Amino acid sequence: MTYATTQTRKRAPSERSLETQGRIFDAAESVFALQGFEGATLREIAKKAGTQVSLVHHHGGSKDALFFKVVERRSEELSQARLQALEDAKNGKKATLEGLLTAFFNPFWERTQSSEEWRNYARLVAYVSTDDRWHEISAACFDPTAQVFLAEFEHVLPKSSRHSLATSFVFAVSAMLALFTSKGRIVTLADQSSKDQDQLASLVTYCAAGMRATA
Amino acid sequence: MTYATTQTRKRAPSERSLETQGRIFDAAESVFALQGFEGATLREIAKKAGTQVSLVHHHGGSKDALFFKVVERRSEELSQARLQALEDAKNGKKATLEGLLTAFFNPFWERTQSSEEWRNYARLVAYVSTDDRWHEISAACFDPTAQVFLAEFEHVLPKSSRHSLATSFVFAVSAMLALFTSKGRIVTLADQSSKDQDQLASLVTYCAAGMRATA
DNA sequence: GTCTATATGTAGATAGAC
DNA sequence: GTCTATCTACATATAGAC
Repeated sequence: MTYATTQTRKRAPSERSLETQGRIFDAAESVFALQGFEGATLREIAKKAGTQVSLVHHHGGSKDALFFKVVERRSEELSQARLQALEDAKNGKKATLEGLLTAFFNPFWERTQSSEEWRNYARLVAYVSTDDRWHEISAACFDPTAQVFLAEFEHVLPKSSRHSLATSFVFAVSAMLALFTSKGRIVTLADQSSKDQDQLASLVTYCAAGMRATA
Repeated sequence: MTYATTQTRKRAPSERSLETQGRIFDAAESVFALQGFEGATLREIAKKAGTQVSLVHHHGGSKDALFFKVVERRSEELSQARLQALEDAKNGKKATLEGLLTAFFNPFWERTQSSEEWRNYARLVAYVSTDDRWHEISAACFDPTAQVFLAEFEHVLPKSSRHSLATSFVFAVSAMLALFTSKGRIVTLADQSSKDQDQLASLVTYCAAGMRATA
């Protein structure tokens, strides 16, 4: 599978075109997140966007290419926000483990708290991350930033091997994604409706303790 | 969606029939695990099992029913093994947190280490667990045992609220499933091929520390 | 129980008018 | 860029011979 997304453009797209493209991408994001790749249909995406199937093809290309573009679309903003949060956390002095984890989690977390679209995107990222078929995509969109944070973890926990840090980091990412995908499961198991305040703080505490213990 | 799996049987199935059914279920398990529900086709399942599409229908019913049966098939063995391991861990005296986590993780882990089929099943469980669409299935197959373990965690960490324990437990399950689905990602991030010995021990240490820290 | 043949629906993709 | 109409392929599911 190849995911070519660039093409020579004859001219700048019109405003209406960009607006349509945005609606199509938002609709695709939502449908892919809820139904998976094969479960999604271009017809459903077109209907949700209020356009036609042929327009989905026009703006997104093949179904494969559309999927890649949708995953890629918000990943750049997310990566930059994470790297900026990392800089803020260090700010001259040495960052703490909790500070590093917060810098990694919070940019994603705060966006999902205030935006339905980012919640859809989070579900999509969880879907991509747990399936080897999309390894190529997640490697392209998320691994570079992950490598930067891994290097920081090495500074804070110098006794850890890189392999054990990578393992801990994967545990941390999977726990974060579980917050997006398993909110219902937590409530069911807890057998009560409870305020989910400070979930991010719990996640940071949990992962920091786990990383120190396995160091 | 309804998942009726029982029907009045006229007579005991022949040995050949059971053998065919086993091949079909194994094939379905593998294809569902690797392609997801919609990505799987009955044709591919039939081909892998060396039979015909109509036989897949005959033994599995509709695609929905087949999926449910495949998830359900090994869940009973897994639940019983977990509950037995729990009894062994307690064995009169009070179990430790690490002992409880090991009792929960190890029956699944040891099966995946020695069986390709259980590795497929583990991927399938990860797929079901991270998708709200299959909440009904995972609730039926896995929540009862999870509740038993949650009650044990309450004894060991009496200061924790049930909600924070449920959250910690979901983190733990997601980390366990990440071991099944993200082995490649760990290796990529670690940038080296490393022996993955004691991964189970690392998981237990990580989760126990996380649970104590958030208690 | 097992197989061949087929019914019926819908998927992704494109051609061509405007 | 947008829309209608349509091509082609393959999906699930079943009917019926053996």
